[in-house]
Amino acid sequence: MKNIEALVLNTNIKLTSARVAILEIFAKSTKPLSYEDIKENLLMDKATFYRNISKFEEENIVNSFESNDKKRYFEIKKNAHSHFVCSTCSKIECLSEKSNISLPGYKIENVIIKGICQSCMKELND
Amino acid sequence: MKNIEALVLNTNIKLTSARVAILEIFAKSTKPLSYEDIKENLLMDKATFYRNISKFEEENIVNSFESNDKKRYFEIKKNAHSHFVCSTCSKIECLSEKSNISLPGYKIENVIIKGICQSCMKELND
DNA sequence: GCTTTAATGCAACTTAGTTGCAAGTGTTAT
DNA sequence: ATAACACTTGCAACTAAGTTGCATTAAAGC
Repeated sequence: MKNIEALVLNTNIKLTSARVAILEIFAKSTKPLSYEDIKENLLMDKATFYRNISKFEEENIVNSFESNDKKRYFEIKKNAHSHFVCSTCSKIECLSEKSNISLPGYKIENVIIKGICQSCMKELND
Repeated sequence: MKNIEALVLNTNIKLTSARVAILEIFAKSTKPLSYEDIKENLLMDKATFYRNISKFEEENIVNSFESNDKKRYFEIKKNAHSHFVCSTCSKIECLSEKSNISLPGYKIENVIIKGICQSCMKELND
């Protein structure tokens, strides 16, 4: 998997088969995923998953944040984008729109917008 | 406490003494607080705290979000503002700057910016 | 091949938050 | 008053995502 190898270039990460399996799943996905989301597709123990995903975060190739459902969601860092988290249905959406927020002296890693998504808003108006 | 009573106007919330105690603490604070932050100042059981703070959220007088330390932080909704959460030290800061993000059809309740705060950035550059 | 270092699986653990239940408080109608 | 009803509280037991200790296994370097 050429693109997987590219991800770990210039990092201290050895490509074990467990790590390749994790990275392939996240490389394919268009949205952040939790351990729960993918555990059926993983042969490894959850400790292995969490230890490796933490390593990916340390090495700055993976991003994570908590959703509304108390679970941690992960994604491979590529083009920076914001996330919308629905406080009603806990669904996560990636937003293409960029925010104008700038904070001198800070490093901004992720922008998470919490609120009520379109489909939950519709249901509220019934 | 006149201002506490004002908070629960037009809600279904009865002002028990536990609820007044919680709301007074949050009304005084200038930043979001977790249960851990204030438990020494609370005479009630944690179940009572969490049940009441959930009620406040349902009735839309309190806002909450997860920080980096796995704890839930609460604040009284007043002037809408964004939050910065440091992924290194887990500190939370309220931001006065407004974001320009607009999402038609969505309801935006809170904007959380994750990243590295000023003082952690300084330490990194040593 | 041997040594060293890191990765893995398993089970036990941690901990913020939740739930069931019995007892307490309060409010309204009669 | 008091009976009836609804809501609130404290306590203890529970839940579940994520973590840790440890013995085993795999991999890289020489």
